[in-house]
Amino acid sequence: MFSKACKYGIRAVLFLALNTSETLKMGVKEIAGELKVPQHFLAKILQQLSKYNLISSVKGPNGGFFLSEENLESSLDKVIECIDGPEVFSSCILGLPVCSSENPCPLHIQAFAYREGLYYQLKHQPIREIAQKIEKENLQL
Amino acid sequence: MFSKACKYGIRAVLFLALNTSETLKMGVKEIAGELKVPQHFLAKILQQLSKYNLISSVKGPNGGFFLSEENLESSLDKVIECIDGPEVFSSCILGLPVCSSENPCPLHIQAFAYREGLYYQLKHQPIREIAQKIEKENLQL
DNA sequence: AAAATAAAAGATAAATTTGTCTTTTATTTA
DNA sequence: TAAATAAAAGACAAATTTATCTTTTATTTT
Repeated sequence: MFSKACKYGIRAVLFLALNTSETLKMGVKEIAGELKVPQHFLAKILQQLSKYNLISSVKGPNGGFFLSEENLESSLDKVIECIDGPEVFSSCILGLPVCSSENPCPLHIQAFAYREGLYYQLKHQPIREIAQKIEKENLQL
Repeated sequence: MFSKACKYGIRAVLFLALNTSETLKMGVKEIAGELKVPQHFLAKILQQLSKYNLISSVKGPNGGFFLSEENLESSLDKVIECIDGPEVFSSCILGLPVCSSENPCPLHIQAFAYREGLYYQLKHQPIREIAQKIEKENLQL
């Protein structure tokens, strides 16, 4: 479903939601260490997310990455589309160039329901809420 | 979700279901031509499916690939797992090494619900039925 | 202003997936 | 039995994704 880059990105965003703030930033090195993902690869991903204002960063001493209040109100679908492109939730599951409810592939109905459901939840749940759930239910990252 | 190899494989199997039989086989060249997928790449995939008896083949003149009655009773989940491996429907959507209902990742519930739905349909619907639906509703491959 | 810090950016390499081409093996037809 | 046919198998190449390393730029602290 998602590329590795995207998986790392999602986890990093949630990690930042849990562990950082405007006043408490964190460097890639530490984030990568905690999540056990390749540091420089993660750096690229965070740069991309930062460029599109889905996460925040400041350079220099005491700098690092963090989620602003605004970032926390955003949702994971943005993060995912920022990394894997806008088609992840809409492209044909069989790779057909045209596939829609008017001209569906044999798996369209099934795939649509599956993906749309996931998409809806990712789209309508702010990152802040997911973070709260992670804390409350002690979920792993 | 699925690799290209897997997408080609699914489409080829459905194509064979619609266009071949014990007595009317078809070569890779023609199949690849009809589906507009790379011929030799498809050949590898068909070999793999044939090896695991999900499709049938005979060598030599008038030979080719086809679906036996038995093959038609099988389901697409087998085809998918034969190509993309047994984890496609069960591995963690965030790539975590352990992720289960006991120790879920933050997206586990959502991903599980919808993936399981797709899996159930693919598992319990014989290829023959999908082929009938394709004919009846004139779906594209 | 200088030093230190950390992101940003760029170049390169490894690994995997996708795609192509050639040779071998099995089977059928003539 | 020989020729033709088509899958099976193997080697190789291109493209993409993943991963690493180095240099540059911006910012902060001293």
